[in-house]
Amino acid sequence: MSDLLERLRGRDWRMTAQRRVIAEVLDGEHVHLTADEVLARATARLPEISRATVYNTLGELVSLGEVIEVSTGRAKRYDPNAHHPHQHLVCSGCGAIRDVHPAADPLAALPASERFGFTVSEASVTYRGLCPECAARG
Amino acid sequence: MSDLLERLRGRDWRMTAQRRVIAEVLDGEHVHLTADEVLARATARLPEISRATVYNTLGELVSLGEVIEVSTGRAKRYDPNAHHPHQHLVCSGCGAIRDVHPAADPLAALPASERFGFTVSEASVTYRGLCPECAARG
DNA sequence: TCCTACGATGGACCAAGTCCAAGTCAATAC
DNA sequence: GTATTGACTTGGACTTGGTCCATCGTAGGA
Repeated sequence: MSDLLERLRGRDWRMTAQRRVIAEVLDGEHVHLTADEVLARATARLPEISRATVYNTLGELVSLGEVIEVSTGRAKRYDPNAHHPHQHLVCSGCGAIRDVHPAADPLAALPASERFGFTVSEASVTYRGLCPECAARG
Repeated sequence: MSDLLERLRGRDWRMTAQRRVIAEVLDGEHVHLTADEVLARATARLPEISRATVYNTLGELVSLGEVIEVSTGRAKRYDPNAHHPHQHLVCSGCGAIRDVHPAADPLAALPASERFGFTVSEASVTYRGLCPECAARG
């Protein structure tokens, strides 16, 4: 069953058919959908759902901390795997995305002298390269 | 004088008034302009310059490796400081950007077991937090 | 079951970026 | 200095990704 949906039940989040469908679409381990992809999949289950609702709900899930916003290309992608920290590896050829786990916390690599008085709270790393298929294809 | 312009002379790059102006606008140490900002500044010096030219030229500078594309927010920003590797620290309040230098090479932090057969060539890190002014403002 | 405030709708709107056919001009050759 | 030509520039239409807003619908409490 939907982990995300489960967690949302625990909060005082008004549950509607639309929100349920969006949460279901987003559920899983290696999901990195764009808003348009979410809309397409949600529409398959609930044809009257509107684009604005998808954007609203995604925005809300992001501010609840249940979903992470990833911008690797043109459109933002939404990653429901928010409960365990990770980074992203992106293929420059086909755009495929994998969740990866660096050996060291990237935040720790930034010395105080390089923080310029900022209160630094987050570091996001995007690794880029070619996936095996794209590398083979030349 | 313009470092960037200097380097471009060395290549067989057809020099036009438009390209010169764009290169001059982009020159400097901590420059992170959007395409629109580049257009605005270029227009001040060369009123007839067109938007398409700015985009074309920026794209070309990026593929020549003379300028780095940074996407920290809505619009892409262009950073001419391409000759020394660095990462970016962004204020979540006001959007200010600083070049920063982590202690360790971020690429080295990704173990082979987390590369999934990819040929990884690049790692870009975005640190986020509040700058002193935004932190003070609450 | 009724109320009401919160959520959903869709269509207009906006910002960033791309594309294209036609005109212009930098660099080379003479 | 002039002619040539292919690369560069132009502006306006178009696309994509996203936001806004007035209105309607409905989840959930009394």
